[in-house]
Amino acid sequence: MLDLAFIRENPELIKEVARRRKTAVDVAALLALDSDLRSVRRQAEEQRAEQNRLSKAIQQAGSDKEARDGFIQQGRAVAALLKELEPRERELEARLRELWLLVPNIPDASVPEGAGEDDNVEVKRVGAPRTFDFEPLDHVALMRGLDWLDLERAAKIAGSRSYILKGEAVLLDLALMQFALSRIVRKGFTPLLVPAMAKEFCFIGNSQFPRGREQTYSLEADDLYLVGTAEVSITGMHSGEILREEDLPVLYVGYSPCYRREAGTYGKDTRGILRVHQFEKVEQYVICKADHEESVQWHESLLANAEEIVLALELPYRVLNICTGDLGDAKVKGYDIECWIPSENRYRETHSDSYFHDYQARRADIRYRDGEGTVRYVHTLNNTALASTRTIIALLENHQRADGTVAIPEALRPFLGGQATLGKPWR
RNA sequence: GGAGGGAUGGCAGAGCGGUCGAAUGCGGCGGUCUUGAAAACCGCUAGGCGAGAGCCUCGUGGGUUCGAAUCCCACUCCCUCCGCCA
Repeated sequence: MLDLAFIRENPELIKEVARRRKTAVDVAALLALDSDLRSVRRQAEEQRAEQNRLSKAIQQAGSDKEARDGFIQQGRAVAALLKELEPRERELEARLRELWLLVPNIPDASVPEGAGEDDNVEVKRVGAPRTFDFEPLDHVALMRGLDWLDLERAAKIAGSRSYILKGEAVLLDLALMQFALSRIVRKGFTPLLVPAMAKEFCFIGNSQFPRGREQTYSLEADDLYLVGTAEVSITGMHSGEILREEDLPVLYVGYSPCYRREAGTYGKDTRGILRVHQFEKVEQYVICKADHEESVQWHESLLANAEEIVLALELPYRVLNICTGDLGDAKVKGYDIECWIPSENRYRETHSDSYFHDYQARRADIRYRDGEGTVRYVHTLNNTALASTRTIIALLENHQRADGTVAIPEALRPFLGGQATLGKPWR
């Protein structure tokens, strides 16, 4: 969230930003609540001050019963007033917070203007899509031929957008996780295996809630939700803490299963495992000082880390600078990496690299004490290192051979017992 | 699932109706002494709102009371024991 004082002083800027980001927020109502709250709070504070004065007077009255009883009578009156003011104060606070959580972050000047995903700007394109001297298959046909995928029985178990990986596909999946994890760990990131279930505050802190609530699975009996990314759990980790400046930056690489309801995507990407309810992901996460330049540097280096992974997997890709209309509310700026998917003859998103300045830190209350002893909100960033299903699609489709087997890029082989090929010829 | 115990500042830990935003120790910062360092000694050291006076915060939310860290209720989390279990 943004600093309330900043919103108060820049209401027109907030409205403008909301418009550019195609997001609805009632700034006027928010400011009205803010002013009501301040007024009620002032009244309540006056009464509390009076209550404190009377409380001291009662003590000092000692055995002077008459004076004492007089103060107690006054105290009762003050308490009655507060009994009216305080619930109003709490209610206004809650309503204000509700609107406040909907105020989006301010995009960086380098974020392109645009209405939606078609306006994202391609920053670079790396590697040429392969030309096949045979008829390439899509990942579903390929995996079926190899007996690596069972969508029908998965649907029987868990409904649509489920899948069963089978045989060497499972080994490939796990190898990819290990591969990504080990490469990021090598860069000094601390690996984490975090809970895939988290409490509500983690989702609010991360900005998944309140918008996007319907994209999250909830476990109502236990007041928990399934995370759509390890990012949610990692944001929760340091919530409410004041970190030491010398411990920054904190570099994490988290591994977790990811759960997504994909509500409202009926009919979209229905074939295969591109858009599924569950996958695994290795996620990069950075907590750094409240410094724009440093955030930008980390944003670029998280992108570079992800690119190295994609390059090592020998996948053609491009990088997009996400436009205002397509950028998540919490982000200052975001890059997506899209890998080439031969069967679709286009690039599809596999990575998402974001920085937030202190937007998440304010929501999750993550701070640090700087050199002067001042307590500040940290900056947070994250980027995918590798997401299982989409990377499997890209890998299989791009590296398939005419006989239906798949060539394994050299960098991945150590994680597959040195094998250069996966699958038995079947075409 | 059953039975107990607990949650206080960066950490440890006292306080159990008013003089408590809170003893003490450790840690941190500054100083004295010293060629320098250590030791010793002295001082400072929670966060938030507010221009300020002031207000709020002792796990969270309610309640009792003129007044709650302290009493009552609910919830969350942690620990110990029993049961179950990968």
